[in-house]
Amino acid sequence: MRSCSVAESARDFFWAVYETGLLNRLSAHVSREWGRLSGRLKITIRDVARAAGVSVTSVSRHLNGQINLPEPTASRIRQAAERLGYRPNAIARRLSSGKSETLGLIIAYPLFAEIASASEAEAARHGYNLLMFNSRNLVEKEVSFLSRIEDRQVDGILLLTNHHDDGRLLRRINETGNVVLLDEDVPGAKAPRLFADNVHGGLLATRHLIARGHTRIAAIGGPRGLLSTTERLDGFTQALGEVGLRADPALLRFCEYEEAPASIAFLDLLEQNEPPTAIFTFGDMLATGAMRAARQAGIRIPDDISLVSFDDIHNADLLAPALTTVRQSAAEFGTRGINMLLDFIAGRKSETVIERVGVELVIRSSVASPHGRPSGRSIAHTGAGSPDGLPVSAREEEQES
Amino acid sequence: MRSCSVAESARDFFWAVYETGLLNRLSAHVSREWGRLSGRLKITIRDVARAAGVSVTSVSRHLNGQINLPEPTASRIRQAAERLGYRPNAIARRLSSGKSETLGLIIAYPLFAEIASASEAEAARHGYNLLMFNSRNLVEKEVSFLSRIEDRQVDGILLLTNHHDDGRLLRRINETGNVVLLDEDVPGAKAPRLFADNVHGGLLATRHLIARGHTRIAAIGGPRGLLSTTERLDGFTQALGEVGLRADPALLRFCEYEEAPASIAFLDLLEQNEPPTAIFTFGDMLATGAMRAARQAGIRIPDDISLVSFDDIHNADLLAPALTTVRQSAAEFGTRGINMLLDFIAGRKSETVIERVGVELVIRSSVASPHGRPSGRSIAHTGAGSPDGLPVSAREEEQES
DNA sequence: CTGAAAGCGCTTACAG
DNA sequence: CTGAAAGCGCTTACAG
Repeated sequence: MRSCSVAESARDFFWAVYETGLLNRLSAHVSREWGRLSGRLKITIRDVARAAGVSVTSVSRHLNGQINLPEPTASRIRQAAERLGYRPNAIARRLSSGKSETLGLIIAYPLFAEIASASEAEAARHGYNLLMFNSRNLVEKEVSFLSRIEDRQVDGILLLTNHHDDGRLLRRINETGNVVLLDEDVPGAKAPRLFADNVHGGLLATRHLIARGHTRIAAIGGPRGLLSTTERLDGFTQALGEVGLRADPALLRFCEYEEAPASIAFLDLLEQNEPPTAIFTFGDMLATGAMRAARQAGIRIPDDISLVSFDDIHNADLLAPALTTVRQSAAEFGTRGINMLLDFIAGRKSETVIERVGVELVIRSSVASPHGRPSGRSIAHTGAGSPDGLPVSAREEEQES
Repeated sequence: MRSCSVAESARDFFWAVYETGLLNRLSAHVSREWGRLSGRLKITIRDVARAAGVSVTSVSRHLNGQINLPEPTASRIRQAAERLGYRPNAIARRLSSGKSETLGLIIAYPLFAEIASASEAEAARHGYNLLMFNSRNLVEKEVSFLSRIEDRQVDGILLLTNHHDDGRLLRRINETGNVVLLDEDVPGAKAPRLFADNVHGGLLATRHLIARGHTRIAAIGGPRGLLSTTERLDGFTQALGEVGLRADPALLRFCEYEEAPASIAFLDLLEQNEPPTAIFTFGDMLATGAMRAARQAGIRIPDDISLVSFDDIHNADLLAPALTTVRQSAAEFGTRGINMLLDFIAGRKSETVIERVGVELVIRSSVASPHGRPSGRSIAHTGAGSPDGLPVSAREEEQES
């Protein structure tokens, strides 16, 4: 037995008073005070049942809306719960029901925080909590977080990883189940996936560069072998192929999706014998890395070199120069991801589905013609009309004057 | 009784096999397979106790490190747990111990996501989870989130609100306890607080403007009455007073910490008969709002009007122009906030402490002299030498060339 | 040192 | 319709 004799006698006293019926005659205000006092005693479902003169079973079922009680009983329960200030204990409910009503989100970088906010909002809409895990892109962390599914801390997890899997992740995912993959793949995993339309994005970005007159185009991708890298590179190569160009291996760089290595890659690219006139970075983190390097080295964008990117991070339109980039909505990843996860958990979604979030080119000011002339609207992307008939979706924002 | 007869018989079968001792002779690999299989049966502490030939009490205590068992017993337990793939059920543990090992964070805007990441990381360092709540700055949401403390879903909450309290928040906080206030105050609340050094920040920003030769200086603050607004305004007024200037009420604007109203306030300010030559925005959101408005209206910063802000958001250095702003570290808010909360919960921190996160001026390119000349380093902030002897901490970053 | 047993506060088959 | 009671999987006084 617990050592809660003080609380116990307080509780007894409370009930002694309560059962005199005196309380019922007190004003609402005083009753509420009582409720608050008793709140300290942790009002449980038993207390409510006692006050309403019914069984805990009835209280539980009524409060969970699993039953339609005759009005007098129902309102007695409701009033008792209200008067006592009853709040069901979520932990106890979880233990007995086996459900946590909580979802988890594993994000690789703090920068994906925008996805976190959107996920939280959507989870809340469905009555779920959102537990956040920051894996810093470390397998050990990811694996350990995933096991929260097993101890029922969370009902399912949205996994956003950013590295190649050595098999550990795959195994863990298939053991725990109830995960949805976001943004990057873990090949073989039994999990629904939500990816960006990477190939199309690569296509749009590269066609835009070509339309502006570039032919010597470099690319800075994420880690080799990652889905995002592979697919965006596909789009890149494909767009080049459309006009009879080929990707020059000397102009291809791959690195983590981080600023520092992108800075290095950028500078390295410009030191080539025949430097590129434009670069396609596969992520805005890569682009800002390049921009910082450019600023320090006195290289002007787009005058000296054009830059097109992928993501459309917050404030990308206010950067110097305003960044031309392929937009993928972080919020959409969060919102749709949560829904896919909920559907998957409920058995409404198969473990083989792959969905895509759409992308669009947002044209701003980081791309000029190879001759250093700022790009005019005259050379607009009608020139990028796609030979294969694919529509070129592009949005133009206000350009810097 | 639950309807788990299949699981039950599977479990019985498992134990029947187990007790033949056959399992012990199987290879580690096969054992692990068994563990995984049995994982489906939910290995509990009882199973471990049974396998190790001890009581659940011993297993619990040993696994929780509350006791030093003689080595043979200890290792039998450890091995059994390992072999069976035992994972303690966090929910059950919470119900019996009354602790959730989870902290909550209520954030007013998705943009505070940087704080969320830092909080998560620090909570994890202490073995805690982080449940994220997105209040969208709504009292109802905040109040409802706070009650998670009462149902023991979380042990404590970091509260970041951004509006004036009508009393509801105060009442709730004092009822639930275990909250730490971040960034903004809820007057009267019994909670430790972590605020930015707002007065000093306002001082630094304004002195910088004055040192560059500005005398007609406007301010766009957050909502009136909010701690951040009041204190930054204090610093503003104080700095003006240092050189015998006074804040012109016609040049003061207050609005939500959002972009849209800041755009309006900015334009409005410039339509004055005697427009200001410089503006101090009390948050970078306000600054970017002003920058967007400026861009659309063809107003150049800093040539037409100078801008100094507060926050130092991500990529502020890459904006056009690079934003001169008072830095407060979002990460520090998260990290220190979590530690304060943990200390408060443990009774190691009083409900009356107010701590401050330091600020520093980061000088970039959004401030010029009132004549439209870009600010040269020659007019550096030595000119802002403070009459009252306060040091002017300022950091200069690379300026745009 | 060790363990049987009560208890945490719910949910939910099962039996009136 | 209604309720007594078992059970979720732990922790922890209490008694050997």
